[in-house]
Amino acid sequence: MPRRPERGKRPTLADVAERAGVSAMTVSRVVSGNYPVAPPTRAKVLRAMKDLDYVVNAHARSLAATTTKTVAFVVDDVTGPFFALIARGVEHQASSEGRLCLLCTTHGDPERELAVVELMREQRAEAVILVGGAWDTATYAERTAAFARALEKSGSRLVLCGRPAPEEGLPVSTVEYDNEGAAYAMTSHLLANGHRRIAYVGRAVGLSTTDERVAGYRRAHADHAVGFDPSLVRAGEFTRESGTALTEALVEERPDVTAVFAATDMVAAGVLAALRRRGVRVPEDVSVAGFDDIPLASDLTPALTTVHVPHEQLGREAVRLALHRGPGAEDRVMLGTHIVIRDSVAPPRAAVVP
Amino acid sequence: MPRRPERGKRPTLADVAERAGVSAMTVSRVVSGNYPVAPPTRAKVLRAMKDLDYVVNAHARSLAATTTKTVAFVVDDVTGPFFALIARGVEHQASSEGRLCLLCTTHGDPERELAVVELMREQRAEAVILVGGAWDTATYAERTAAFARALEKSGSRLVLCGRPAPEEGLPVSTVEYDNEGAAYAMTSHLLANGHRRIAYVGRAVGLSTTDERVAGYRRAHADHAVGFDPSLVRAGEFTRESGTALTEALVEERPDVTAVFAATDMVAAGVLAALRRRGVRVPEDVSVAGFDDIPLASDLTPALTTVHVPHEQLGREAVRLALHRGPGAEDRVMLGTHIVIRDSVAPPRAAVVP
DNA sequence: AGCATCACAGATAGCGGTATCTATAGAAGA
DNA sequence: TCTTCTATAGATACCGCTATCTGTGATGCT
Repeated sequence: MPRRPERGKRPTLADVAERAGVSAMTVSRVVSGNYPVAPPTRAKVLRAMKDLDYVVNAHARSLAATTTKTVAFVVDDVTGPFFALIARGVEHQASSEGRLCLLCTTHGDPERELAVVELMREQRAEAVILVGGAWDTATYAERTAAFARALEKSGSRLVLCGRPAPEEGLPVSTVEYDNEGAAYAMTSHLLANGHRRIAYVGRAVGLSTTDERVAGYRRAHADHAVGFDPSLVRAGEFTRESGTALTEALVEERPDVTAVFAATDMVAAGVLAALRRRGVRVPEDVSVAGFDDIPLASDLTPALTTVHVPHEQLGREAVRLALHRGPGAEDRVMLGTHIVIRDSVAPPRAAVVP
Repeated sequence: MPRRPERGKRPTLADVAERAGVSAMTVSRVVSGNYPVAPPTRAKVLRAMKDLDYVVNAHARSLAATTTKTVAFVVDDVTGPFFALIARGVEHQASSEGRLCLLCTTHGDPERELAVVELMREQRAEAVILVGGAWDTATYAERTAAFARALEKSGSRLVLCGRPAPEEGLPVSTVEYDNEGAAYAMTSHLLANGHRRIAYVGRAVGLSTTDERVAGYRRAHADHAVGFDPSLVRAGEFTRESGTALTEALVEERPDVTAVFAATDMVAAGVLAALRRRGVRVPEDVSVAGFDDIPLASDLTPALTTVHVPHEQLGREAVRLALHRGPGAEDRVMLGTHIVIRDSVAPPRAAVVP
């Protein structure tokens, strides 16, 4: 009695082989197409495959061939436009390189990140892309380094996207953009407009990205010979709500502030909402600048002056770096940013523009 | 000479077993924890695992155990807030059920969707979740049906999220929300405000979701004894740009329109931008309503009156339905929507509110 | 003491592919 | 004509894990 795939079971190479009257090996060759098979034989096999609706078993294949054609990427939250844009870049590049995407979220929880990277190791992903800022703690840096080494040992590759490598000589690829420079440029823009009391709002303490941004903010102040006032740096989250709350407090405590540099566009949206609620006009009374240039930025009222970050390219580069490695291949890319001037920044009312 | 994992190769069960001085089977039992192992033995094994930094091979496991612990979801574009929110729901539920997420995008291309579903079949995903509206063509319906049957045959499950099942008796689960009812409610709201010439903007021709929405729009007109004017339904894409372009044309051709019902909030953002550019005030001159209630909606100026769609729940239900199937388990869920009234709708200037 | 019962650990056989070697025709060359 | 290729297909041995069966001391019971 001919062996036929029972219901609920998928046909295997052997099933196809039997139906086509050839060996399993021949079918395998037709499927992967990396070995000459005589046209008539190939036709028979293709026919049998179609008849049985055969699909290869990716797990069996990666077990035998030790290559998974899979890249994993780990983000805080898919919902954030920042991550979504990078995700799009990753997905694009991955699929154009014939890879599948594994998606995991950490909700900003370092513990979950640990679990998730472990999961990716189980999956033998070719690359694991960690997106977003890193926590500036020694243990976190140590753990990232451990990830990198563990993945390397497994023949996989860690890619840090939008965060710096924790130490030199680690087997990681990094794709970054110039946070410090961007923050410097935007702060300079505000200073050049005559602002002297500029609040930086939405700083998540101890996150690499913001630390760099604050550094740029400070350097700009120094270069313009404006004293740095620590009380103008307001810690919070990267959310709209945080922007609102921080702004409420800021307006209350520091009515002398004439400009707000929000850590992200999302925070800026919250800032604008809070100011509007309080009857503060933007940019007449207070200027507001953002960071990211997410699609929403130009839809805010007033349209947001912000820093453009090439998110999608960030994602694409991450995959490219991970997949094309070899002698002479780069393993570190720094992408440029630039400020986008819209309508939310203007000189302060009583400004003495230099 | 003791067999040790060579560099570049990951340790296997056998390596751990050898180091712990037990059999591979015992190690397997410790790892999966579904069989009693004497505490001292377990300790030895755990020690060896830690020493070697052992990680199971998910592919080998799913090959042997014939269960992949993976759900796949297929969206048009991760960047769209609509999809991102659903994705979040999917990811949440999946990870809380111990499943991994495979992400694929189709860019609205039915051909790519075909390829992608094939890929998911190769991966033996436990469930494949198709997100977003379906094309209303016979061949598309036929193909969806084919997907459903093929996946069912492989012991997997197709879940349609936000689109109806193409035919009865198909092995699919569906999670929908009431497009027709929501559009009816919103149109009624506009009509009740006194609007009589309401444009529906951003209709992608032949997409199930919009067809349903247009149906609700028409039913509301009928119930309010207002004639349906086909020239007020403007076809386009679900993008901000499309909203802008369609509005430009609309204002030009139909200056008598007093309200615009945008197909999505994203389109509404474009509509608002176009109206603002033309100096048309919202809601004083023209009212605008959206659909989706994405986070951006409340940040628009004026804050957008829109239909709230429970995206995240949609995603969660999709996973739940796919994973918990059995006698008596539901395989179809319809989630409710409701309109969210903000500031973008008001009676028309010369309105005679009934 | 004598035997059934446990609780645990090992042996074995695949899961569904691919790498690699071997076998067998027919074509080509001497 | 006989050997040597070359093109094609088959056989075999894993990849790393789990299901399932078998073995064996220690325990409980009469």
